[in-house]
Amino acid sequence: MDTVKDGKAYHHGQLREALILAGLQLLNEGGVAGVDLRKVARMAGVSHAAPYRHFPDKRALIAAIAEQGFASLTTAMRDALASVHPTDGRAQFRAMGHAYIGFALANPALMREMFSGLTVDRADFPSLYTASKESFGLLYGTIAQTFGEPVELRTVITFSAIHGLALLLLENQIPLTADKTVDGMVDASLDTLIRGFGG
Amino acid sequence: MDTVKDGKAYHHGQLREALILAGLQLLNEGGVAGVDLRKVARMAGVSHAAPYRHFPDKRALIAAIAEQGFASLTTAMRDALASVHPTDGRAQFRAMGHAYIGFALANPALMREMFSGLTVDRADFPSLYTASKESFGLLYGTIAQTFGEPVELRTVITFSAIHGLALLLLENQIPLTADKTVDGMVDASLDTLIRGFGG
DNA sequence: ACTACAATGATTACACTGTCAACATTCTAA
DNA sequence: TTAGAATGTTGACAGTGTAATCATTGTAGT
Repeated sequence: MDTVKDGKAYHHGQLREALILAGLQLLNEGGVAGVDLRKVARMAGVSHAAPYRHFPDKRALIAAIAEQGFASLTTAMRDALASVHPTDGRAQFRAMGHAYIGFALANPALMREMFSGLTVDRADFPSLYTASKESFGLLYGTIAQTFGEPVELRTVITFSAIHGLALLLLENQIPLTADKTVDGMVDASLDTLIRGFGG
Repeated sequence: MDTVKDGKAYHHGQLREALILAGLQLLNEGGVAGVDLRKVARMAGVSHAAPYRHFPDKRALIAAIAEQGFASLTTAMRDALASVHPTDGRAQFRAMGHAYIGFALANPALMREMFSGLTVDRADFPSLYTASKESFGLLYGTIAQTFGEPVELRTVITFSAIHGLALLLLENQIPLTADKTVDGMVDASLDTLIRGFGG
């Protein structure tokens, strides 16, 4: 069950990171319900109250995990961008959509937490909101270069379409068949938007 | 704090409905975290173990509340449909989108629970999945009549776009300004889809 | 109308979890 | 070198979900 720190120094050294990692593992295994502060502490090799030196409460730990998730999502989208020709705007547009969906399907529980209301009051976790905006910025750049104004609006529309598809897939609300695959629906959705943007 | 049953008959009569109602109230007030089984029981004027005669566990009560939510959502969309001219397909299309977003903004916590993973294993709550499909069916009908094939795919695309916009709005992830209103974005999104569908 | 049984509700109890207060240890800056 | 800040531990408490057992009421079949 341990995750980090098998030595027994009184001070852990990087307990905060270890807690986030352990929490992420529990999240992946059993969803939010599986994230148990005391278990997280145990996995990090530390007493059950130690986490309170790094997070004011459980929600703050979840927020830190979610922030990590947004960073991973941004990385995934950046990698996708880098894998297509830098002047092919439509290819970049598609690559980001697929990367977003791919991330969601690969990290369902994490994805849920990232959009579980933690950013509603932005002052609660300022860095979380900042992290969440980075992936938005990536898409914004591609749309600006490929489709033009109104960039902001088109970015919101695209983000919504992909995000909604991702979440409905996570809900198992979209029946998949041989001719209705995830990739097919992503392509169809993005193509509809491209056409709708007049592109 | 009471919600129902001030008389003190041993048998409540419609405890199940009372519990759902009380749970919904707590959900609206304090989100999922505010839904406390014992408090729900107290609100219904019943002992803290009585709910277990109607729901195997807390999750099942939440599912029942969510099911009620899907019914309300369907009603809202049906009402919206009835409020526009029955032969104006695009108007129906728009009306349903606005109704969906309106419902989400009016019932944020409920909306979250409706899409909190309860339908992932459909066998867990069969009637919940059924209820969730009704609103989908409404949109399907409108799209079939207005835009034609591929109907199923276009319904998924539209549903995703609207659902994603709704959830991102609930997350406070979409900054609103004087010229970027909710209704404006809904219209822009739907117009993009209409154009993308070749309509 | 009577009676067994099903349905529903109450009491009691338990384990788990988040959180706080008080105390211990270690690190660091003056 | 040492005082105070950081960090970690121990112990305790209240709240919550849930199971076991018992109590009451409704109802179907005679």
